[in-house]
Amino acid sequence: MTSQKSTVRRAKDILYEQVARIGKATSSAKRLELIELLCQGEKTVETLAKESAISMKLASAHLRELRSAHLVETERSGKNIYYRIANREVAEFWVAIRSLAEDRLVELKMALAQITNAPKELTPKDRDALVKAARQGEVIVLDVRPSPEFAAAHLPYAQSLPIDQLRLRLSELPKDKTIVAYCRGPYCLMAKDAVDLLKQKGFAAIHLPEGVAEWGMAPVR
Amino acid sequence: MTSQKSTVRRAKDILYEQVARIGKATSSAKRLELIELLCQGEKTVETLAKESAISMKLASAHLRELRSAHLVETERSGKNIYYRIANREVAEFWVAIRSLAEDRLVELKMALAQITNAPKELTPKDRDALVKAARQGEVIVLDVRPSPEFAAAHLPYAQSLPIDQLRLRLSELPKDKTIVAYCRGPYCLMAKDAVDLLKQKGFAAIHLPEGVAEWGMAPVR
DNA sequence: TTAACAATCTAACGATTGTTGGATTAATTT
DNA sequence: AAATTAATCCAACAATCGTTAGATTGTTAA
Repeated sequence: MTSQKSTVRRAKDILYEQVARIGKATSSAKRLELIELLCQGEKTVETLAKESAISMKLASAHLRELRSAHLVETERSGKNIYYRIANREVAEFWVAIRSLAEDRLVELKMALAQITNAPKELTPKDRDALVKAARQGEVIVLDVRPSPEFAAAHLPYAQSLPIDQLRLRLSELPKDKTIVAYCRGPYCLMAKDAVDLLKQKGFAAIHLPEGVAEWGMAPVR
Repeated sequence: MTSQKSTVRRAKDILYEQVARIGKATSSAKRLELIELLCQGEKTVETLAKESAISMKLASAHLRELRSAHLVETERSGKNIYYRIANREVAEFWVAIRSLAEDRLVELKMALAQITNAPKELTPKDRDALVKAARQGEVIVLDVRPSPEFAAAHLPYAQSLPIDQLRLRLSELPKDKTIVAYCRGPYCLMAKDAVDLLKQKGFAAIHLPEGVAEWGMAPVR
């Protein structure tokens, strides 16, 4: 079975392969952070390394990748080498990929709300997406209220882990998934405390300010 | 040395990591091709596999990745499962990443000209980019004219390999790099023939319709 | 000239991803 | 109920990528 590829097929392969170089360059969190930093203006490797909290060697390696995709350019000035984005289109692309991520990934939306320290309530569409993600096991939805309250009603696919048992049962939680904690609602601080503890212990945790009431799942008589 | 990460740092990591999911999803040539196919309308896995010339298993695996980044959605209809892009933003992103690739990567621009079968001359900016790529060894610029002509003048970083020796010396060329062949100019067919042979032998070759005259490097008395 | 500094290159490793074959699920047809 | 079809899941392997340590290249300052 000689796999004879047609000329057209071969040409197509080359084409998509080239576009994929841009995708590859933007497939690493650290490289994206470097791009964003460079969108603020040209910087040395040292500065970039410091601002993105990585070693200079690693920064250099990532910048090498970006340069091989022609997304950034360099210029030496004395002992330093200054990096800058190749042109305006690169900055526009950074905005585009970030926007798409915000549009498609609920987890990002929530993490964003978290970092701005003003966690917002989710739109109905966001809720759907969160439920979907929880069903597929992409995120862990954690109910940190006392067990009886969980038993009465809880968010879809949520698992119960009361705040006072959290410290003892940390090992039950995965470190590689985003944990979304919620409690009684935006005025209740249990979820916030839980998230603080989880973060301190190295988990990727975010705080959902809503509770069963806000989700229309409050138990009725 | 306990590497205590600050809360802000940790939150940032989550953010960029999420955006990188989109980058990862679009870092494979085959996944990009699948996205483009889906931009034309919903299709079954079988159709997608056929149209992108891969096995159904592989198509399924790639679609799984796309789905985990929420770029595509599925719906079962009888025996078939139909895939479609999640929303209009995904199609817009495909256009955006392709545009950026065309803007930044000369090789893509040239391959495109090649596939449309109307190889165009390069702008001065494109020439610069090609020279740069050749200098860095990213592409091989191949002069297929007779040796004496090469000796008289040739494009920057070009290597000589006369068309009548090409078949014998194929082993000197790398299979993992794009080979850009040129000859006397747009009316000369040596480079075209060379590219046809190279492609047939499994190389990634494209045809540059310009020669030393067009590049302003023609030898003078 | 030597020392110091900024950055890269090289080699190595472990982790992740791409790809394939074989078994499995789910819906349809016989 | 058995066979067929469409697609996925699982396990395995090879290929690629991320990361770090150690040596090296340019450039400036002493």
